[in-house]
Amino acid sequence: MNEVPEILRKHSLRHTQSRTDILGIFVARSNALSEREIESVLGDACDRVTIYRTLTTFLEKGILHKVPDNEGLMKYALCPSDCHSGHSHRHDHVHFKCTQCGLTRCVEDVRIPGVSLPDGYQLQEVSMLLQGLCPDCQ
Amino acid sequence: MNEVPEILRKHSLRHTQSRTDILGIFVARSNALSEREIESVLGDACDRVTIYRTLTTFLEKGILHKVPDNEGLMKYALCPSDCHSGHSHRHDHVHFKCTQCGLTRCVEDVRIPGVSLPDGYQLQEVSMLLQGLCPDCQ
DNA sequence: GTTTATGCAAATTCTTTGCAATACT
DNA sequence: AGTATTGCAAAGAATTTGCATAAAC
Repeated sequence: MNEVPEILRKHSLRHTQSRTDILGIFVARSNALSEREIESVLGDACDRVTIYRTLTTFLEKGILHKVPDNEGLMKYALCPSDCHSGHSHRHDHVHFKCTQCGLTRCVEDVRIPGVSLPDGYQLQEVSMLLQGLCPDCQ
Repeated sequence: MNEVPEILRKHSLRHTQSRTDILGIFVARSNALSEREIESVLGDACDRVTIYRTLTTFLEKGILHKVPDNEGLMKYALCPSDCHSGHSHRHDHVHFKCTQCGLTRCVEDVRIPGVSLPDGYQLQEVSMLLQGLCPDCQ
């Protein structure tokens, strides 16, 4: 059961080699990835520019979402709810970055708790990055 | 009551022009800043490289802390608790980025709520970025 | 007078853009 | 065939490093 072609079809995206490869990486692994990490997996199979453009396309289609990072790097991860169903985005899960192995993963079981802001603030989006040791590195 | 010299002295840092200027900006404003924003304030008064090195120094000394940003940019903000007292860091306040004016500010009144992670995770650090409209842009 | 910080040049890394060639439907 | 995607080259940001000069203590 390979979900990759299905995801591409659902979003009316042409089924190209690069998209298949890149999306395949995200499906296979369950953690957030930077362009650089994708590049190091694909090697010469795909140009760096294509990776950037593909990431942007997937972001626009709602296949991926941005994941905050405490370094200057931009990371991306699959939108779990969106990939399994068609309805609107929910990115209200926390992200955990392991300080040992460096991997950032979506912890989908843990919802971001609500916060109440002072008067005058109008909230649109929330993201939460936790850091520490992951189960594999303990 | 200018706190800048006092902060520098407390951290055994030489009292140079660049450090005074840069720290002055952070004290004057209460929002998070990127190197670029500091550069645009200081103009030619200070070299770009010096700004980067100064930011790094302030980070190491605990005068500044990193603020997550949903763009690829790295931002920095004063550590409020640390600057007013000597004890250990507490960055458990949320950061709010206005999608209109682009400013990121520390909302010190709002503490990051606790989260309970699944077994196997060991938490070391937490950060939370909220986005929406700030009081000034409503 | 030592030690530390700065400025300049230059190198690295990250990301985007233009355009011709190629692959998809 | 017609349109969207890719690759290459090149440009543009962001950030770091080396080394001689200058400033701080």
